[in-house]
Amino acid sequence: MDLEIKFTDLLRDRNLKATPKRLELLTVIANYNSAIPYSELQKKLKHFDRVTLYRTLNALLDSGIIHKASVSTDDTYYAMCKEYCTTECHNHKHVHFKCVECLEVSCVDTTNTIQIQIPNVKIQQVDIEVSGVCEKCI
Amino acid sequence: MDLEIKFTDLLRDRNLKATPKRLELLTVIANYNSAIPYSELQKKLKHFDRVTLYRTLNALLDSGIIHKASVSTDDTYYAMCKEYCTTECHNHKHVHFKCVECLEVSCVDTTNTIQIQIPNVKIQQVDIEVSGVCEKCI
DNA sequence: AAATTAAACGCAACATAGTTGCGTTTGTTT
DNA sequence: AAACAAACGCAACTATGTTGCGTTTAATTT
Repeated sequence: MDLEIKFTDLLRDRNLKATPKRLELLTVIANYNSAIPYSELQKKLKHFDRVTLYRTLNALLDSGIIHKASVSTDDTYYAMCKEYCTTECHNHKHVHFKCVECLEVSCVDTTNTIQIQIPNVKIQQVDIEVSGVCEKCI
Repeated sequence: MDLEIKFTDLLRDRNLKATPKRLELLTVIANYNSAIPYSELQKKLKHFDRVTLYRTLNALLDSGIIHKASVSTDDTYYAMCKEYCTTECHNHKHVHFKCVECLEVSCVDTTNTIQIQIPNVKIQQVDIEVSGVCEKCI
């Protein structure tokens, strides 16, 4: 299926206008093989106004089309959400992994659900950020 | 045991001078009942130069006296390390929990070790950030 | 106890990140 | 084709974090 048409539908579903900039941003994120760092988005989208890039990212974040993978503090990483994410509920059954060698960040689906319990606390969300050395860099 | 003396020893152990500012910063962090947000440090230490606050925090982070608890993206939180942390090895067997109601961030020791495995990957560090509602706010 | 020295500090300046207001442009609807 | 709300670009602003450098101070040595 044509990505442009798919993204157009995706945006309109969430009551967002399917503008050329949004389609371009989504294409860049989707075509990147892992979670894309903000600095990379800046490089690839130099013709975007700074403010436009921020506002576009925030619009996509708010509507559950993309999500942040904030592994470590240096850069912010963005990746596409799965199909079942909505504005209200992000449902990511995965952890974020960052390779300390190539600095690549990827979303790893977890097969067996990770169970975390804290006494007397109602847990709503669990973010797991893993770092180490990836297959290619070992 | 007197905190001042304890902190003086702690700093000298790590080859850091036990200056009044460092002792004051450590006292503020240690006396806070949970992980203290950066904005709170600024408020309590208005007489610190901005640069001094950053450099002092970084010195303490580098030497493993305090650690960051970067739950969510709004503020950065700092907390004392356990005794067994060194410059080389931070050994935190705990998760960071943030209450979405009172915004308090605390370090929760985990009794049973959390096992995470990713195929073909050498895992070095796992950071777990949990958010939800704490005992007081339920 | 005074001198020495390397670290710590304060200030100025800079770089980047992120936000807000407002006038203009554009996607979508009628 | 017209109308309208959303999206965009620009300017300006705030917050965050860093670097260089001259001055001060903690720790060491004499």
